[in-house]
Amino acid sequence: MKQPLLISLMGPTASGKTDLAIALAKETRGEIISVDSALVYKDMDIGTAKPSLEERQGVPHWLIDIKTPEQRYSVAEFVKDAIEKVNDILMRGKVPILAGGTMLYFNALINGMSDIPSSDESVRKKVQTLIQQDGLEAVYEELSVVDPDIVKRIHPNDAQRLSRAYEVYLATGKPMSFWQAQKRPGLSYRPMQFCLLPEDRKALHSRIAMRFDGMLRSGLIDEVKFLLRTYQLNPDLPSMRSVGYRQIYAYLDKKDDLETMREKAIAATRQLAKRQFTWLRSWSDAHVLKSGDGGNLRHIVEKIGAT
RNA sequence: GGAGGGGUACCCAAGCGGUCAACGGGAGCAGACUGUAAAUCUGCCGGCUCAGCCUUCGCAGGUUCGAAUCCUGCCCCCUCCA
Repeated sequence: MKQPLLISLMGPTASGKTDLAIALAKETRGEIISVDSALVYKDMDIGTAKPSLEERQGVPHWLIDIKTPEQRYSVAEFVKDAIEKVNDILMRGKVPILAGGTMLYFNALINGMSDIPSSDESVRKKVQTLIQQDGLEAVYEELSVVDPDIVKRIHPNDAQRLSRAYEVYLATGKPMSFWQAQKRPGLSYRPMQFCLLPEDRKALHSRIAMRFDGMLRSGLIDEVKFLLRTYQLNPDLPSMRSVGYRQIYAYLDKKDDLETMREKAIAATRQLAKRQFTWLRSWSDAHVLKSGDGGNLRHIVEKIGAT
């Protein structure tokens, strides 16, 4: 079977992925599949730097606005949705362009992941209660007995991973390490991969700050107020934990003043970008593009033309 | 002009004669990462020819075996009185 053209474009936040992806889609009659854990939320537009309807004009975008901020989304759901979308686009003779910055999603989609039962609200609650009553150490102890292998790979302070591992055990009766041992493949075709890497960290940082100030001017605070009165939200929801929203939530909750909120939000964005860099640096099979380079579109087109 | 309070590493901030290159937090840097991932967690974080050495706690002197910590003078900052 011939390997169909499939492109992926990854990069840290504020690197210019969105624009490049759209330009590329226009060039190749492509359709964009968003690989972004925050763009999935409806009504979260300004803070996620979601491309506007005008920008998306003429270029189909997928996996955007598919959840309400009250809902949760997961890597596994993403993988399933994305594969479906890729096949659908290919079937129609178009070029799927996977674009975004959620590296875990890319990783699971391209390299596959284990078929682990999904998390269950009631079990999670049970574990949370245990942690509150007996402390995280209790979970750690329990896990050391039932799943010594996973404990070796999770730091005792990592509440999130510890509780997930324990949840899986409680829900299935089998240890997390058992499930992780079997891996299920992801996408059946390898995409041609590109990664936008800003070389100048300082410049990226100032771009991040300017972008956030722009978001504030565009009414980000009002957007959050709207979300709060429209949905049943709390700070622990994934949507409200995302960069910018979390800080504004605290600000509206009178936990921080305006300037503190601004600084925290910008810092959180820088830190997000840093974590994305860490993924990207160890990502061996992508063509690296310098962000801010006007010739990127041409580079990509040449590269894909060559195959 | 008078009375208090304060100046500590990039920022905030503890220390108040030795155990202090200096608690803690933030920022920054590096890393991890399998259904929360824009999340969660870890390490480093004055300099160096790095198990040792050098330069730091507003500035300049002094006391002391020894000071960020005590004394003197000076310079800034804040509050109150005038």
